[in-house]
Amino acid sequence: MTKSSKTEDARALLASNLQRLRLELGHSQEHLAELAGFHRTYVSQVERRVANVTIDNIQRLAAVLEVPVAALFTAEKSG
Amino acid sequence: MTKSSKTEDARALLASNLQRLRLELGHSQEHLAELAGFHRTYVSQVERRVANVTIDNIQRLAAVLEVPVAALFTAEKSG
DNA sequence: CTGTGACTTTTAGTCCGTG
DNA sequence: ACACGGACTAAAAGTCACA
Repeated sequence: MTKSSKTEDARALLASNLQRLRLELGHSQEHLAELAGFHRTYVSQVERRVANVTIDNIQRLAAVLEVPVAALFTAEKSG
Repeated sequence: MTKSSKTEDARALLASNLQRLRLELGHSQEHLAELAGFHRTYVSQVERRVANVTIDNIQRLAAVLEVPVAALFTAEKSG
């Protein structure tokens, strides 16, 4: 069986979507942090799956990335 | 302008989806809490939008509701 | 520009009880 | 079976110095 039969880890989903969208917008962690009102190192922690982020902060990230919250928990098509 | 032009509040989305899915499965707050390993009052707080839930707990809720995490942040079609 | 551990302040989440 | 409050404990938020 493949890994996909199990629910993807939510931290990993958030981390990869955050990083991907951030890079697509051309922002550094530092700049994104400033836009969202976070400290630079906190964004780093989220991308490295260290932080157990709260729903309010997830929403703030979604806002600066200009995507709905659900988009941060959607796995990218591998193709 | 309507409220829908802005990103839906993530707490509200989670709250309504949680309650709807819980009732569909025929669980009380108390029983769902037990299944997910939470305290009974905590599930109540989530459904009333009082709690600022963490991503790990969101994932646990999704697991017992047998839906992907993204489903908890998807608005129901008004139909 | 980013990773990381240590750190203080704030809050998440529990437990007890009431209506 | 659920809402709600107060007090409490575990953990997240938020920051810093350094690699």
